[in-house]
Amino acid sequence: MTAKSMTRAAFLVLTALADQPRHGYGILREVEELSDGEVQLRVGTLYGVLDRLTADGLIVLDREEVQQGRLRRYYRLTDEGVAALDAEAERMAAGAGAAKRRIAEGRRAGTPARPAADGPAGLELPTPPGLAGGYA
Amino acid sequence: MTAKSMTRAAFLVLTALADQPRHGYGILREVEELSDGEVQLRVGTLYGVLDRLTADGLIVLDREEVQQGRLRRYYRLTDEGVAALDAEAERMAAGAGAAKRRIAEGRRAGTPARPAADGPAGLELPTPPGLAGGYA
DNA sequence: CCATAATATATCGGCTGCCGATATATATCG
DNA sequence: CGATATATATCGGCAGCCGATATATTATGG
Repeated sequence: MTAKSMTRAAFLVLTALADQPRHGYGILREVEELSDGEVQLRVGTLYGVLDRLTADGLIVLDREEVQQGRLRRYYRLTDEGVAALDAEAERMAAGAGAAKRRIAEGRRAGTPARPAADGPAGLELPTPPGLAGGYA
Repeated sequence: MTAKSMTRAAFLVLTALADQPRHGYGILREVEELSDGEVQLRVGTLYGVLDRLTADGLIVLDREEVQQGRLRRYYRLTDEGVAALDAEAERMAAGAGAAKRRIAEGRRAGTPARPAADGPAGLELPTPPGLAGGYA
């Protein structure tokens, strides 16, 4: 049941839609604003993602409006979409935490990134079983 | 300056190497163990990633050993690799946090995810059936 | 008044990157 | 003796991201 991880672009779109329905161009702006300009979703990426997410039932077309002569096509998350986004966020947080923990472990065991060229080069003892760090 | 986000596979490899040098097959096992079997890095993915990370200077060949007739090629993170992993972990945590926050926001503003239709602002075309929901 | 930018949609070709399949070799276990 | 685990590596197919491009309307600035 553990759905496989979604793409980054899909994650960004779902995040942008998490608080309220938005139209394509609005999603683009929202993603950029949300990350303070650091992350940006490209126009060429957007529509393919929108189609895939719709096909997967994670988003649906909410409504269409004509604002000042321009068509706006609003999408919103389905319950499944919310669940998928939530699960992905969980996975990402777990992954980020695991990475941070292990970086700290590595620092403890030889700061200069050099595992201390001690013993005679050649055959080394098998690595001791590390204490589980756990992703989750 | 803001290095662009790395791929998921690259992130997994760097994480596996964060605490100590490991060889290819060991990375594979470590990734799986680390995520409790949920995430797994495929063999066909590994070597390409290893090459790319080496080319990018994020990892280096640490040493080679022959254990029981089998070659083991150990890789380790460079300082740059540690920094890149750390930055990526930060980005992921931020993204995960943003998603979580927004999901909560969406819940606050009308659980059924159905925004109310307004009158004057725009000409609406289709409005798919759904449960009525209060949203301003 | 016209050029440019912003808003808003969408498509397409190229390139990158992930994965399944496959190949090779040794050691161990039943 | 065959299956499994360890350990390396390559290749072709396919999915997905991105730059470029197209189209149309409105707002802004020179």
